[in-house]
Amino acid sequence: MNEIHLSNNQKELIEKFGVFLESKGWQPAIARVLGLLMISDTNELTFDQIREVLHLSKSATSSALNFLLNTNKIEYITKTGERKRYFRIRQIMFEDILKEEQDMRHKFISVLKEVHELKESKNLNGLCETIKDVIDYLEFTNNHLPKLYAEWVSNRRK
Amino acid sequence: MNEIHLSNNQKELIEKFGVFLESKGWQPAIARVLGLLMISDTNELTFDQIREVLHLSKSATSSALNFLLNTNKIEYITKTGERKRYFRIRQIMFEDILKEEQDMRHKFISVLKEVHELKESKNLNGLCETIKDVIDYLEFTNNHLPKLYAEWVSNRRK
DNA sequence: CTTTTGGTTCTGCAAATACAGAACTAAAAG
DNA sequence: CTTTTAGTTCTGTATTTGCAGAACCAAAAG
Repeated sequence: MNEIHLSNNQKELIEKFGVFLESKGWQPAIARVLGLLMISDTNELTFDQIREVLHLSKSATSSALNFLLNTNKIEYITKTGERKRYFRIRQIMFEDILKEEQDMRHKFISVLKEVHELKESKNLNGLCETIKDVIDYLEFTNNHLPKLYAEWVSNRRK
Repeated sequence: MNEIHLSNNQKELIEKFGVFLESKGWQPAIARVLGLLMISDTNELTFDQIREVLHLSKSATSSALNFLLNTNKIEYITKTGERKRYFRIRQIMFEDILKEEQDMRHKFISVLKEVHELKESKNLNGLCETIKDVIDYLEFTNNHLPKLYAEWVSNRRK
């Protein structure tokens, strides 16, 4: 069956990463699978390898992998003559996570704008001004982040 | 009893804001209370006013308010000769929310650093390089955000 | 001293979550 | 045709969450 082995360091790190993702609303098992694929020495792991090291049921493994596939966090490769799939992290996953943060800020901005509009139409000051500032600041940073990214790209590879 | 009244617009907006906060991991009732304090025409609301418009139980209202007080999202004022408290949004709340995002990124960075360290020590390339880049980028933006904030402050009040 | 006000705290429960286990399936191997 | 492989799907359930309800309490009013 070709089981893989994890050091204690690796196990702890997978849990730590898992807890972090849980705090962001992820399901425990899904978080562990993603963590495993990130931390394991072997980049590509099979269904059963994942199931065994993480002590998950087949159903949990299956739905975790499908969730991660559907949300573009992982992908799989196959090998000629083998039916099983080898799952691995999609490199772009990290960019996706940052993009999700950006989306979150956009949603925040859009609710705040609605609140501001409603309050402004009633000439309610105080909070209204604060909200306006927050919107302003969020939009300002959101507009500057792409530039910052470009700057980083051009500076990194010396 | 002095009940307050909300327009349909306001009710919907409170729910919308509530759903947004739920997606960030907040409990429904707590999210509604914060939304109410932000959206209501009256800035300061009493325990019973909040309880009544939101159709919450006393216990839910109590624990929501205490949570929001403990996490510095709201504060209360009192009026001479009255025992009851008037709750309101803390203006700084918004800055806090942004700060919490920053903290989240820091936590992300610190786990990624551990992962990177472990992988680097084993000369595992591929993912390792990607992780290094993500760490780099996150730190880069985190370092530039304060400058961006300063820039925004100096530009806003013409 | 009794009642009212403005809450707090404790207990219980309905609903949602997150997973295990077993039955199932489709393709390939024997 | 039977068995094995590589999963998927369905059902059940332990655990957690999020709140209601009732009992409780301290300060003020009557």
